[in-house]
Amino acid sequence: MPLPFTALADPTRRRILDLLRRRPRLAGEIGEALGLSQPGASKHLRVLREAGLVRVRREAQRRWYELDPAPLAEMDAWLSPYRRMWRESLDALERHLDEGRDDEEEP
Amino acid sequence: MPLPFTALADPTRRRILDLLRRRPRLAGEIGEALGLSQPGASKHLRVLREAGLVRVRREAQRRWYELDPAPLAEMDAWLSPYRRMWRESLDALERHLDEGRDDEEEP
DNA sequence: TCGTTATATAACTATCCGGGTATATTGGCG
DNA sequence: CGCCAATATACCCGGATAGTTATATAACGA
Repeated sequence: MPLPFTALADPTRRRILDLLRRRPRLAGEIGEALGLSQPGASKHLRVLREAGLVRVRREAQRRWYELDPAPLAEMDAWLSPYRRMWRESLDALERHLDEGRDDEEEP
Repeated sequence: MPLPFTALADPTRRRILDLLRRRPRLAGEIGEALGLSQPGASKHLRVLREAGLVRVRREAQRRWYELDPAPLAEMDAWLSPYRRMWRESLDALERHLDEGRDDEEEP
């Protein structure tokens, strides 16, 4: 039962989650979107499943994979004490650049 | 040049960062605190260094390691679109629990 | 200079991991 | 029942990786 940190160490699995963020998808659809072999996709999905990051819904032979973001809260909790720190650095940098700009986020 | 995700996949390296969050530490001090062999600690510190997560300050034979939280912002940025999602789930759960506790009007 | 301290690197090993091919499983359809 | 579609699993391989022991580097102190 790997923790989210280890499951998300692989960039392909992060891309899978990014795909599922929009809507549930079929296993084959995911593999195709990322240019994976069929067993390759299946194995990555298994890791995400065992990490609790995705749920599966069966429909005949098909498998609908959908995101479960709950385990990401663990990463976020680990990260939270640091967040204050880099914000401080960034604020200092911004002050130093004496140029007021708003940051960009949320694609 | 491993990204923070891969550097932090290892729990020992997360513990190292947690140690450095309080204050800079000597390499030997870190290894001792975590029960690592001396080369073991040194190699983990190298990975964190190459990921940009720690900086080193030389003082004679000693090496003071200090945290640089900047690369964690990358993880945080990846995480941010998901944060909204699990918050929604938790909020929904809370609402459900509140309704169940207070009165019974909506199943 | 010599020895000691603190840390890094080298070399070796066992293990894990991601990717690929081949095969098994399951369900729908004729 | 036989065939196809969708997915999972088994097995193999090459490369990364964590851990250990041995050695190198660098700086201090006597």
